Amino acid sequence: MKTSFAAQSRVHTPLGPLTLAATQEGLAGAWFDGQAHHPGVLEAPVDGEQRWLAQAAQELDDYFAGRRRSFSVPLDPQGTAFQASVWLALRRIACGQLHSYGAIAEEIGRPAAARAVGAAVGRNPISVIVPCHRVVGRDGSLTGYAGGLPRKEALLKLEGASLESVLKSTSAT
Amino acid sequence: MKTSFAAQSRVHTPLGPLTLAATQEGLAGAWFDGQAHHPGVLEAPVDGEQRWLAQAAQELDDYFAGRRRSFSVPLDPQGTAFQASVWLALRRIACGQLHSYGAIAEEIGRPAAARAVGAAVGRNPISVIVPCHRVVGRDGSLTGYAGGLPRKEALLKLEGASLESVLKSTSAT
DNA sequence: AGGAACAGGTCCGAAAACGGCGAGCTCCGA
DNA sequence: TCGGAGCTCGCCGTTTTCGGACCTGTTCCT
Repeated sequence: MKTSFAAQSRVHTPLGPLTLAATQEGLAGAWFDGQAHHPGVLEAPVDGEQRWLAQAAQELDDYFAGRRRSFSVPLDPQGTAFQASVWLALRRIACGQLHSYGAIAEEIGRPAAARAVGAAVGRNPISVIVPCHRVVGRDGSLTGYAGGLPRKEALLKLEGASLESVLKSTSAT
Repeated sequence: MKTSFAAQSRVHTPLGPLTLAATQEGLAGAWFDGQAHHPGVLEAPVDGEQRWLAQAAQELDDYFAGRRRSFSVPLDPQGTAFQASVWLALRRIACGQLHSYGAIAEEIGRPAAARAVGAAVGRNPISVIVPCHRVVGRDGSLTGYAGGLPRKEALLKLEGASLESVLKSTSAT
């Protein structure tokens, strides 16, 4: 079952172009070209003026320019109840912070579902804005990223999270 | 109840000899030797000069030589109302085209009777001329042919339908 | 008369495969 | 003896695959 969107647009970032999609309710998708789980060609009309698309484009611009560290555009990602709870947890991770998959699992009340969390994180439809890049393995390894590990690393570096905190949390245990 | 014919004859094709049978009204049968549902030995007198038999022989000759892509000899197949509607639907499939059993079922207004259509197609008494070989499974599989699958494949190849359109429909999904 | 067998196709539920994990273990080299 | 790099195995939601059940007209076999 394919969900349909109200509008779509394209924005350009230092990490490559993004395809944005929105419903009437809010931003619903942001995908890098050729990333994993890319929805493919969208039916929705191209309209960069659409309310949420315009706002998202602006905020992304500010984010990559270092003028913004959190997003306020309304989001409306499409997914199962479990995925929704995971994506919601992702949004609570502050810029520059890192969480592990297991930690997310605990937060949503499914302590043993770390692996399922990994799957859900991988399906995050709104790259960058829903910060799935801030989730790493408990031992600090980057493990994976739908847009490619180089982008994940670049995003974390941009946010100043750096691998230091990773090393910290690892050695701190 | 065996229907009796006015005349019968034999013709030779690249796919083997055919037994033809005709009533006063038109061509009534065309069977490959040993095919499924073959009527067996016919009582009708052998008469290759009979009007419809002669025309059919000529048209078959042209067809296998690549000079003809549709038949105009009058037909008079013997069967039930349901079978008649199926065979009529078959005649509407253009040379080189492929339909599925389910599609035929919808065309004759019995969407759920795909399987019954299969049975009726299998009983088609006029091979080649009533193009039962142009019907395949929805997934593109050849499924069956009273004259043997090799003949079905050969006929489709001759018509240029080729398995391309089949592969298309399969991979397109 | 009654029932099984067909040149198919759709639907639904069960079962298995598949991951952006993580804990526990072995094994090997300082 | 300690630390760390690998390996194995259990965890869990989602996706894919697979196997029946049902539908339908006709013929053939009891």
